[in-house]
Amino acid sequence: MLVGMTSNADAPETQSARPPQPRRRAPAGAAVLREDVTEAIRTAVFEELAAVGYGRMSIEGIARRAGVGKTAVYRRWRSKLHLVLDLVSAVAVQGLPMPDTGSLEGDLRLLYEVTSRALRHPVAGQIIPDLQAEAARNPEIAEAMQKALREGQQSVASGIVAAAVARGEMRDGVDEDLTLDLISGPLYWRAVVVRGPKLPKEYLASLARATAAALKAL
Amino acid sequence: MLVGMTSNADAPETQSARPPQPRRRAPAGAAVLREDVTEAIRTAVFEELAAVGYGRMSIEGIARRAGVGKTAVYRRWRSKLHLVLDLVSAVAVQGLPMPDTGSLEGDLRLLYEVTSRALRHPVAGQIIPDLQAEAARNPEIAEAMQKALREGQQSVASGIVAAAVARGEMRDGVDEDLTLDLISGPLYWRAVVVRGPKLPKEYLASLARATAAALKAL
Amino acid sequence: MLVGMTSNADAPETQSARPPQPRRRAPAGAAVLREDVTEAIRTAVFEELAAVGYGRMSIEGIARRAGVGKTAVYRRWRSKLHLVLDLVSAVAVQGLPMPDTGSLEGDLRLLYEVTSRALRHPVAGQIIPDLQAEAARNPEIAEAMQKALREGQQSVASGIVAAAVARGEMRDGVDEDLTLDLISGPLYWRAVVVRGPKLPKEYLASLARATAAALKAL
Amino acid sequence: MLVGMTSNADAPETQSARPPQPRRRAPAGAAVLREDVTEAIRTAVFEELAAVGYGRMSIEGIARRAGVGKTAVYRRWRSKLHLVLDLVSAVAVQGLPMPDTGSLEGDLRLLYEVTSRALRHPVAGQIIPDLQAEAARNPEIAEAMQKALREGQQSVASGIVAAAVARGEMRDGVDEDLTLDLISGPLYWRAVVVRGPKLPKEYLASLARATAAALKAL
DNA sequence: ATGTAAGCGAGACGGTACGTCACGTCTTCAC
DNA sequence: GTGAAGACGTGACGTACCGTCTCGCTTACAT
Repeated sequence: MLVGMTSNADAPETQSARPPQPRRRAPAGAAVLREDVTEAIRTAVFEELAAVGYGRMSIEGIARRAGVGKTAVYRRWRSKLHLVLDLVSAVAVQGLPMPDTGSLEGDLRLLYEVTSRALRHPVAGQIIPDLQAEAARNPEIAEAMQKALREGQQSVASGIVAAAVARGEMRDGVDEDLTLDLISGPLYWRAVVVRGPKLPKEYLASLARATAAALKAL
Repeated sequence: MLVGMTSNADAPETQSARPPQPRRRAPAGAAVLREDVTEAIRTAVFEELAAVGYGRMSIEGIARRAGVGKTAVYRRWRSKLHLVLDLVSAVAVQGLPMPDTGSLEGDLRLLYEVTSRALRHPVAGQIIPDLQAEAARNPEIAEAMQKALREGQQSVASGIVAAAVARGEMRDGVDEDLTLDLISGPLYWRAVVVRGPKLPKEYLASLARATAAALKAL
Repeated sequence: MLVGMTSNADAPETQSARPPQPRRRAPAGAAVLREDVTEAIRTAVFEELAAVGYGRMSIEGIARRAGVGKTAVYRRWRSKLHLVLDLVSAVAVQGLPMPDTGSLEGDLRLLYEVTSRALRHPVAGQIIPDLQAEAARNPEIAEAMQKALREGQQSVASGIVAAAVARGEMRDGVDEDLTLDLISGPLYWRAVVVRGPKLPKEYLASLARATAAALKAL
Repeated sequence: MLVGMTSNADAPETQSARPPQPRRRAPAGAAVLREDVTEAIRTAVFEELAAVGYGRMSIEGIARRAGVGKTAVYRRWRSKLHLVLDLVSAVAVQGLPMPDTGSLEGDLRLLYEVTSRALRHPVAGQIIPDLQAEAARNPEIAEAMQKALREGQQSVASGIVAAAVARGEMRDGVDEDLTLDLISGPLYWRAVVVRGPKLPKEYLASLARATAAALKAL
């Protein structure tokens, strides 16, 4: 979620989109959702998100932009929320590389580079707060967000911590949630909440150094 | 914003509400926006927020609940967003006490106690992501949010840093934005983004210790 | 209904339109349906009726043509049917002149002249079967149609019969419904059901003569 | 049309359904419209007509009720209208017996007995105005209706008139259309337009007497 | 007996319209 | 001249059918 909304958002291997509706009961000559239509909708959604944002985005608008009937959208997703969530999850989950530089600070530095690049993408910056706001209200969304978080950002951070412990850079047995908060919180706060214009040159390096110090102090 | 949505949300001295629209200084036999109507609307807004959340909340619903015409609302605020923003700012700005415990870690610990109590309030948890999502789109909102942030959370954090520098606990001349991100980020991430069930007993203490270490390492 | 959809369909004294919804409870400064909007809708309805007929006519189309929101239409009439029925009744009821030529045959002749002119109007020819078809299903419509019939065509026919009885041209005490069927049936059948191209010159005269003979034979 | 919708609506010899679309003379390994499917649709149409009426009846509903694909319906008829028209014509055309009582009045009396029984059938009462309303818009429908009329009701009436002329009861050379209008109009008006509750005992007899008088007066 | 063309059910497709809701603006009347 | 009431045009909601169009069967002719 936080990370990963990077390069291949449009890659065809996004095969994970919309698995909740299996389709295909195959008893007889069954009609099947056309993949080109699905793809047109997906594209239109990202364009609409960029253009008007989640809140102003309407199913009608998506269908119009995709050159598709509203029914084609409703046939695939139960609501605007499920639609966006499904698409975004598909993108977010395509994990990010586990860094392995030999030091905690180096690993963090690498993680931050990748993450900050991802968060700088305007669509990410727009959508994330929207989904988060929805999550505050809809438990189904909340859970999907958690899942995306855990499988993306958090799993990498966990790996970094485990490596640091193995190396002896960190104590063993510390509260894992706390370590993840220390790692992910500051950059998110800066990029999404404070939204400063752009990060100074030395920012990520200093952040990695400080965070490493924090983790070692646990 | 982040802090301060504490006790006296309903205190009558919230006279700062809606200062941007000056309106009617009683030039002559002039009619003036009636304060009782304004108050009824304010109350209705908080009730609606609690009942249906920001997204489902409608101006029509507020007016209905307040026993007031839609006009009365629109005469005072330009939109749902300004309305909520105004009310929330009024509440958020009522500063929080500047801690002074004699040590960086102690000051942070105190700040976190207050902040985490504020963020635990369900209305805060609901509204903050909503406003943030809007801010990502509407620069006017964004600025108001920044202002509330600066005058609330950030100013306190600044004070803590300044005291630490004066005490010799931190180097002078470090990137101030970075220090603020390190201070505010982790708790926000935990409380608003990850939304874990509740913080373990030792969490805040450990967080303060780690953050102090991070700041000293800058 | 059958008659009267003649000249002044657009006369302003059509004040009887939409009396079933009284409006005006006047408790305070109440908003009121704007007459210019109502008039625009009425005009649009007649235009749509002429253009696409009752069946293909849609509320959306009416609103579009009238330059009005759909709500404005729904605020006034519960359905397409009530809308058309209301408008048509208003027009139909503006009675037709009671003929008085001194003879049964002469009176019938005059009635037929007026009626056939009215039925020749293309909108009448289109709408009447539509409304009748609806009436076969919706008792509310059926009743309104009956009323329009009674107050229009039938009342004139009754008058003609009464005069003939007074003159001694007809027996007294005959089944009144039967007389009305004999008078109104043939021309309606011809104009609406059979829809022959146009009536031969002598048709109405012969019809009047034959019908007079039928009535006298009762 | 007007008459004949009597007993054997479901007789299997209604082979006349859909003759306008000749379809497949077996050029090669040809498939042929399955008669059992056709029959299932026919049955479903009558059921739907009874259940919801012509206006609310939908092709989808018919196919659903018949347990058949929409395609199967469209393969046989071009539209709801053609479907109903075809079915109804098939029923209507099964002529009615030519009466021959030896007198004009007697013949009319017999015709009216049969006709009024047919019109009393609720499905007839529902469908006829619907088709007529369509005919007012669609010339193809109009022609089919004319044809059904001519081959049903009108041909019988013509026969009655011819016999009366032969007998010397009527003048020769009168406008034939007028005689048909006089014969068919009143009962139709009464049964379909006015829709009075039910006919009084003496009604048909009186009607036949009066109509005979009218015809003789031509 | 086999090959093949067409009928079959299913249902996806782009559309249009439905009747409802809330939007933010505007107008009317009462206090 | 504020304030309630609410009508106004707008536009989206989610649903129902429209008539067209593939899909994979299955069927029954013509070879």
